[in-house]
Amino acid sequence: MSNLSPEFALLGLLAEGPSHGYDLHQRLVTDLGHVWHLSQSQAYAILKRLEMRGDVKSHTMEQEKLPARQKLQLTPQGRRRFQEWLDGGAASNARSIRLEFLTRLYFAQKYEPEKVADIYAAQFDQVWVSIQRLTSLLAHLPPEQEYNRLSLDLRLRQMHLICEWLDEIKTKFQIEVPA
Amino acid sequence: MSNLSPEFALLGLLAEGPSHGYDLHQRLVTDLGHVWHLSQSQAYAILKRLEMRGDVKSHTMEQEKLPARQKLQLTPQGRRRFQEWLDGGAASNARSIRLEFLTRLYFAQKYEPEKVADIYAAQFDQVWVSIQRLTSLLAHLPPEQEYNRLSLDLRLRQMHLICEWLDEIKTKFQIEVPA
DNA sequence: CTCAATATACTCACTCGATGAGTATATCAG
DNA sequence: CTGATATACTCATCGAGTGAGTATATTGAG
Repeated sequence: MSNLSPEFALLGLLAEGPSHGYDLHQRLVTDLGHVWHLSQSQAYAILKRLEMRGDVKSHTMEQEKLPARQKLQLTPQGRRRFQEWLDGGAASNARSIRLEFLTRLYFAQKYEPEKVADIYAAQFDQVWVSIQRLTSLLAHLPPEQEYNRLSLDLRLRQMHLICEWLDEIKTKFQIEVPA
Repeated sequence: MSNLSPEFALLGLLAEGPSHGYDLHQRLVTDLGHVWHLSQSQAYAILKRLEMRGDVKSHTMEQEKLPARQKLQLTPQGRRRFQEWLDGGAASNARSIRLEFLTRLYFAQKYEPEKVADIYAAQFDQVWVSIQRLTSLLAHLPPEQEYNRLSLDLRLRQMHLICEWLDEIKTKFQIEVPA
């Protein structure tokens, strides 16, 4: 379930309209290149998998001059998967929050700005759950486990840091959080 | 080069003396289970790869009752690789600092406590390099790249956080840092 | 004008990370 | 005596990620 590849980012770009591998990769790199690091070959690999799953279908387009393109478009199933991902569960560790939450925010802002507040709230809640989990783990950790303690301690601090970061995002995006 | 598997942790445990897969996995889980998350099958897979590389050699030991063990021991090459890793370059992103730096610290403390200060210093320097790199990237980022900015911004803050964390480690471990 | 760099467009082979289930026996506690 | 837990390892499969290769077109600098 946990998704640490830009699979849904690619689906999201396709949700804007049909396109092809080269272009999708380019757009992902320019818009979210410091979020996801995606090589061209990896982009093609993911798209191929999406096609095999039935989230995308392809159609060869010959061109006069340059090499043929595989025009890709979302299937209804693919669109549904993307929607479910966008509305669905928030990430729970530092890295995947950076990747997934920012990606959700990007697409929500683009396609359904009214959902931004919900996505934000879900992520904030999830961070609190993580903080509680880590705090409890730390509390029950035998004192001799020094390195495990240091690791958990850093993870907990990262979660607190993310709280601050989310708070500034709230301001920047003028998100109204419901009570 | 970048190592995000507990490959060297396993080599390190073997540096203490010959052992076998089941035991190595157990020890890694108890000592560093909140640093690395390693399934049993993944442990065996890594050990197999180390054997194929020639870092480890194995030797079947029949037992009276329980299933046979593959007794594993470091080859001179394996020992050299571990040493090079221990003395070598420090990690440069949040996750791999947590994983690799803590692992280096663990083994340095165990086998060569006099090296702890060097490892610490190398990591601290590397964090500063990362801070500079991220700061520069942020400074040159076109203003419209909102999501890339947020991502870099979080990464930069994480590096500052790691500085504080390292500072407390310095105190806890009573590390004397050379000028 | 020409030649090299860059852009368009995609493919392939390979290694490594990760999960989950399976196999088989031994011991121990209720 | 029976079922959970411990010992010890295997296998199949998937997905992440790299690096190189292929082939043509356009652009720009000397």
